[in-house]
Amino acid sequence: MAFYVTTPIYYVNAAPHLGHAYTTIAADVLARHHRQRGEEVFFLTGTDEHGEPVALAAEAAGMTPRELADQNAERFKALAPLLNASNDFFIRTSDPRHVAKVQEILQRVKDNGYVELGTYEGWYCPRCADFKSETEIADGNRCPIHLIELTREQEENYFFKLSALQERLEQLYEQQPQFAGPDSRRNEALSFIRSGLNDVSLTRAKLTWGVPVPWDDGHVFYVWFDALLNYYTALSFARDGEDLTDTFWPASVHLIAKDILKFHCVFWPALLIAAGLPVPERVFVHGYLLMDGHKMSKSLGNVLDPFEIIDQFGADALRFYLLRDVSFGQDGSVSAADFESRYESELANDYGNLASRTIKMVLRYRDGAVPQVALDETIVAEFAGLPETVAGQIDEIELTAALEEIWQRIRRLNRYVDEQAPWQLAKDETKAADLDRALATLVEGVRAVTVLLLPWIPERAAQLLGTLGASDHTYAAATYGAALPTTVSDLEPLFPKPQ
RNA sequence: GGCUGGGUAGCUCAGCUGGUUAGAGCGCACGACUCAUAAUCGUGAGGUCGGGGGUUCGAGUCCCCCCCCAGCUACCA
Repeated sequence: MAFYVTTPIYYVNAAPHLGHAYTTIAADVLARHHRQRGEEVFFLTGTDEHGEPVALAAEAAGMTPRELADQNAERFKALAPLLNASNDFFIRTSDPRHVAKVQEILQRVKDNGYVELGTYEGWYCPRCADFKSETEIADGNRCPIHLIELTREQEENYFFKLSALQERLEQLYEQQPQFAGPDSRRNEALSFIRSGLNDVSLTRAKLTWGVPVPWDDGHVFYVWFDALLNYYTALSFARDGEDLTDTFWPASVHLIAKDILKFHCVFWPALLIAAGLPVPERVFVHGYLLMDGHKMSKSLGNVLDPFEIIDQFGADALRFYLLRDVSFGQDGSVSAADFESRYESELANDYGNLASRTIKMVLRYRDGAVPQVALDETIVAEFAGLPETVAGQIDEIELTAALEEIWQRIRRLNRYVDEQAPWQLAKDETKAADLDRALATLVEGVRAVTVLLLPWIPERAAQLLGTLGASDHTYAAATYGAALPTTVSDLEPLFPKPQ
């Protein structure tokens, strides 16, 4: 089994922020989980470097586009290890190998008859430096933003015949219902398709910072087409001397945020169909992280700084919080106060403290030797099927639901401690067997749950498993009762509280 | 305007194809315990499930109308 997951490639014109971190973390959870299952995984992220905004920003900064791209790409490249993201490659669209592959594929799109020279004519707002569609023009033929009168402008460029693919796209959505998710996003994309597709510009004539059009050296490709193709081109050169395309294409999941839905759910499959290539299995659209119900913005000063959190609490805490607090796929609010509350009550109190109390009891009552006895049937029953349930949820990209499923067992184990009251059993020699069973049941519970948590909190989970001498991190080991540890060693608080 | 979602306890949200007294976490109040990162566990208060009609033996869950919020309505990436 091969599993190929991608993040969008991030546009180098901006600095990395929480939104980038969010998508990368989610993709990493998927990648790590599928590796646990023993699948062959490829996880791709990278940077999108062409296009007018970069060219303009470079000019303003007195540098070449390439210099600017080189400089900013480094900042995104540095983000992944900081988040503990296990990406297998980092693609840059300015890579000559990407450029060559893009030219090859788009040439094929043209050879297949999906490109034609045309004139784009439309109402143009000089202030926006952009054409306006008929539907967004304000009364009096004015720009809806600047309220100035629009002028009629023309530009010659090559068009991608998207309109010719409308039927094929509708078929795709019908035959492959999972193609776009969640359902609300699927509906959105499908209704867009059904409302009628127009041809779109494939090239730009005035710009030079882009992939040159092989059949006309006066044009470069419109940056979106060059960017989308990264998912495909990367496979051909990510590993030296090897072409991974046959192994990993089509991609299993493209993770994106909702602002780029149209490109990924409509243009992208259309382009692949036009090129005669298989379309991805799935595009999953996640929501926005909001602060106080508003989109985060620097000017409002309501930014949750991922770097600050990692610095203070570690990457695991950030990873956990973002996927725990906001139902993955929906918009949701985040805040520093929420973060601290989740960190303390769930990571420190529920989970970290469960590990502490369990280990300390084994040390205190059994000198660190885990009794090798039968596990409590009640807990066995309540853990039955858990790995399968979690895997099923992850297959549906329900990352928050999966985490909740696991967390219910963590709460259950804390309840079990109180039910059994091992400190009472320890006072009575005749209850030794009961104490043995309770301790073994708890240690195994902590272990099993921690194996499941590895994708979310890879660092601390691995640390805890080390303390339990549990070296098997595969998904088979997530089954309760699969590998009762024999000894435990002392553990510093996994998630220490601040101050 | 059209389309797609959403409006459920103080807060954040679960509630699949309609079915017993509407759930969870957090917060709050009270209590229990002491193994543990003063952590944990129990009990309780708190909701006319946006509003109004309708279908049904029965609706948060289906239909109609209305109100409010968000996103999309194409070439900014």
